[in-house]
Amino acid sequence: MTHYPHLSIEKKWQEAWEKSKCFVAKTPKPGQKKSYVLEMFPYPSGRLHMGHVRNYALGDVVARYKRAKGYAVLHPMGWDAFGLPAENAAIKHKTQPKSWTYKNISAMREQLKSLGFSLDWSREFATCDPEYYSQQQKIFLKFFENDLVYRKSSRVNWDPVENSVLANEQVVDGRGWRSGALVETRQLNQWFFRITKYSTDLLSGLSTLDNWPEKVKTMQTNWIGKSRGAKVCFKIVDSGQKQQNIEVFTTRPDTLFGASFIALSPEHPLSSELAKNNPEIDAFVRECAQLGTSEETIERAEKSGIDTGLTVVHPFDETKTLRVWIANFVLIGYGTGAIFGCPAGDQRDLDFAIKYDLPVLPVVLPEGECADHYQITDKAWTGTGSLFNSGFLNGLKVKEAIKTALSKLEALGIGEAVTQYRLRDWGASRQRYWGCPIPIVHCHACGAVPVPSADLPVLLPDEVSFETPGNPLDHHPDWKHTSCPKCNQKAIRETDTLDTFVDSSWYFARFCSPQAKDPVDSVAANAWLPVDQYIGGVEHAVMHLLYARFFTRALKDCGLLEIKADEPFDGLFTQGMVTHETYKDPDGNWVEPVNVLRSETGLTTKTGRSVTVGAIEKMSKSKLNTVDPAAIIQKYGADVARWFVLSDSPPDRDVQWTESGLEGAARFVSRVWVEVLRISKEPVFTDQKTTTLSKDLVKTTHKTINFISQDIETLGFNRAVARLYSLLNDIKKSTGLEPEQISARRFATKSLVLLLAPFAPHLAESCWETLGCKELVAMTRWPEFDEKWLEEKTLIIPVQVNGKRRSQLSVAFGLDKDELQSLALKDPDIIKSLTGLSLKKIIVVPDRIINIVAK
RNA sequence: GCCCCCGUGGCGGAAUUGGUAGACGCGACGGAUUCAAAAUCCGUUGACCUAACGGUCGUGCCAGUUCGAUUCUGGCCGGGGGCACCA
Repeated sequence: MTHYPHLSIEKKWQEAWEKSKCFVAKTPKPGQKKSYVLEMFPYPSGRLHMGHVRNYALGDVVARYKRAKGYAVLHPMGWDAFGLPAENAAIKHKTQPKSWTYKNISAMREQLKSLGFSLDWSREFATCDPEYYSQQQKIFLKFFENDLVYRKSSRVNWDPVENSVLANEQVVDGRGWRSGALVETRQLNQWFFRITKYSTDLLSGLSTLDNWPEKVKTMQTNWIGKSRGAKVCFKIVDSGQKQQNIEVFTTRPDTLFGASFIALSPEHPLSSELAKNNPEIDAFVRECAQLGTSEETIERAEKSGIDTGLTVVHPFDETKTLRVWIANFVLIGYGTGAIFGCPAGDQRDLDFAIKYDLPVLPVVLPEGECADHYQITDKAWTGTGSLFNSGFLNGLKVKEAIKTALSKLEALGIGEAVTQYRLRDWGASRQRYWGCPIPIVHCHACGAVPVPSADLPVLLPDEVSFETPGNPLDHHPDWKHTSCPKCNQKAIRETDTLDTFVDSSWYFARFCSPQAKDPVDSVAANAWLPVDQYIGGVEHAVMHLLYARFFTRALKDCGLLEIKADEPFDGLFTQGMVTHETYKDPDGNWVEPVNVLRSETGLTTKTGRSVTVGAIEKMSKSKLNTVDPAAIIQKYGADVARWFVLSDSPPDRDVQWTESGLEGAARFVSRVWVEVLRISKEPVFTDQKTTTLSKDLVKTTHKTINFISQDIETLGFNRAVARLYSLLNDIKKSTGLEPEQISARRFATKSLVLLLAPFAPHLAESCWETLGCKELVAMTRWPEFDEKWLEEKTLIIPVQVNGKRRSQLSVAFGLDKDELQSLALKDPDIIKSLTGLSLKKIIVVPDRIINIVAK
C-alpha cells in the first residue's frame, strides 16, 4: 500500500492556504451572498480537547462549503479568556493569570492551526486583551447611562476561611471546595443588567428563530417563565407586626379553598423580622442559608419548615384561618417570596403537609372520580377537573374557576391578576481579579461615578498577589485608590469585575470589525450580522444564548449596534459531546486510554495490571478518559481526526471515541489516496459521451453531489460521510477500459475530491493536485449536478397484505392508482397470499406502496 | 426536586411529509494473497424456526390512534444536559 505522508502533506497545504489568504474574510461584493459561520470560542484551558476538534470540524465543513458555493464567508476565532480557572491555576502553580492565559492561547492556537481549519486568523482576539475589554467598558458605561445596569443588594455564597465568594460549583455538600468550611450566605451590593426589561421581547423573538433547535427554544421559554396568575393578600390576624398583610403569588387562585398554610421564604422580609425576636426561627433561617444560593440544592433538600405562630385570614372565608410557616423550598427570587400551600394540588405542598401533619383538602375533582370517596394520599393532583369543597367555585372547571376566583379577589380588593416572569435580572458582579474591570469609581460624596471616557480603559494590574484570601484587586496596594472624576476627592475604584458571560455576549459582533475604535463598526456589522450558523455545546442553550440575545437588543437600543437584524444568531446548532470508555485498575484508580493495552487475556496497564472497563462518559480530566488531539494528529493526521469526529454519529448526538473507529477513518484516507493515484495514471479523454457503459457511475455521481449538498445544508455530516464511502466504493468497482468509462471514472473521482474537501481538506488538495488540477480546492467552486440525472424512470413498489410485505412490483414512475391496483391483484405472490381471504380495502399510494386489507 | 433532550443489530448509526426497518462504517466470521504475519482484496453477517422455498418476531417497556407507527398520543424505565458565580 502506498503510504500517505500526512505530516508533510498537511503542513504543505496549511502553508499554501495561508499564503493565498483564501480564508481571510472579504466584505461581500454587491449581489454576493454572505455567510457568517461561528463556533463558540474556546476557553484557553491549555490544550485542545476532542470536543473542540468536533466543534470546529463541524463549523469548518459549513465554512468551506459556503465558500465553495461562492459566498463571502466570515469564519473567525478568538478566546474566551477571562474566568476562574486562570485564578485557580495561579494559586496552584504560583503564576499570574495573565501569563498563564496567554501561554495557553499560544499553545492552543498552534493546535488549532495544525488541524487546518479555514479560519480568518487576522481577526483573532482574546477577551482579556485590553483592546477588547476597554470596548466592553464603553458598553458598560453606555448601559449605565441608559439605566440598563444598576446596583442592588443580593445574596452570595461566602467562604469564611477564604474570605471570598464561592461559585455554586465550588460549594460541595454545603462546604467550600478548598477550605472545607461551612458556607454562609452574605448580602453584597452587586451590579445587575436589566435583562427583565426585555422579558417579553426575548420571549416573542424566539418564534422568529426558525433555524434554532426546538428544544433550545423550549428551554429559553421555560427559563423566561411567563406565567399569568394572581397576587393575593392574606390579612395577618392580630399581628403586632409592622406588616399587616402577606402577599402571595399563585397561578392557581382556583384552589384557594384548598389552602392549608402560608409559607414564606426564609429570606422574606417578614422571616427576617420574626427571626429577630425568636431564636428558633433565627436558627431555622440560618440553617436554610447554609444551603447556599443554588436553586437545585434548595429544591432537592428535604422539605422543612417552622411554624411562626402567626395566622392569616382566608380571603374567601373569614371564619377560616391559616398558619404561617417559613419553608425552605419557597424561593425569594420568584413571585413575592411567599406562597399559599394547597397540598392537594401541588406535590411540594403535599410533601410539606404530610411532614407537618397539616390538613389536605382536595378541591379539584378529576373527571370520573366520585366526590364522596375522592382522597389525596401521597400524590397531588395537578391536572384538570371540576372544583368541589370550594364554596362559590363548586362545579366549575379549573379554567373558569381561575377566572371566577380572580374576579372575586379583585371585587374584594384583596388581589389582582398579574403576569409574572421567572427571569431575573442578571447579576454580573464578580469579586474576582481575572475579569473585565467595572469602570466605576465610588466616592463618599458623589456615589457611584462612571469613569470618564478619556480615562478609559481601566486596566487590570498585571501582577497581583493571591497570598491574602479574597479579591486580589481589593487588596492590591494601590490599584483601587483614585480620585473622584466629579469632585476630585479621594475615591475607590469598583473592585468587582464582570461575569465572563458578558465577554461572550457580544464577541460575535466584535469579530465583524475587531480593530474598530468603537465596540462595533456599523458598516461591518451590517455586512456580516447576524451569524448565519452558530455552533456549540447544548450546555449553553439557555444562559449564554439568552445573554447574547439580550445584549444585541440592549446594544441596539443604546445606539452601539446599528443593524437591521433583531437576533444575533440566525441559525443555531448544538453539538453532542465526545465520549470514551473509562478504565480502572484493581485499586480503583482511573487509567488513561493511552496506558491501556489490549491483549488476548483482556485489558491490562502497561505495567501488566488488569484493567476493567467502566461506563462510557464524556471525556474529562477527572475520569482520565481523554484522548489528546495532538497525539492523534501526530500519528494519523488532522484529516483522520476530522473525518472520525464527523463520521457515524449525527452531530447533535454524542460521539464515542474508539480506536477502531479511528483506524477506519485512517483506512478511508488511504483508500482515497490509493484510488486517486490509480486514476491519475489513466489517460485523459475529453468530450466523451455517456452511454450505458458508463451511465451508472455518472448517475451515481450526480446523485451524490445533490445528496451531499443537502446533507451539508442540513448539517447531516454523518450521512454525507456515508455517501462519500459509497461513491468511493463505486469508483473502485469501475474498472472498464473503454475511453468513456475512464472518462466517467475521472469525472466521479474529481467530484469525490471536491465533495471531500470540507471534511478532509488536506487530502482533497493532495488528490486535486495529483489529478493535475492547478488551483487550490479551497478556491474551487462546488461541483454542480444535472437535474436530468436525478430522475427515476422505474421504481420498485412494495405490495403488502394486511400491512405485511408479500411482493413487490417493478413499475414505471408515475403510474396511477387504478393501474397499480390491477397490477398488484394480478401478482402471483399476492394471489397466493389472498387465497381464502376476502378483500376489504385496497390502499394505493402512487410511487410508494400498496396495502391490501383482507380477512 | 423542576425544565429539556435522547433510546434502532455485537457496536456507531440510516430510513422524504406515517409507507420495503437496518443504507454506510466498525467489529466478527469465511476465503484469496503470503514461507508466515501485518496490511490489502473478495464474500457472509438482526434474532428465531426451516434441508430448502419461505415464515415468525423485531426500533427501551406498556397501552392507544391508523390500512400501515422507528416516526403521532399517553404512561413507565434507563441515560444525558441545564437550574442563574464553571465555561
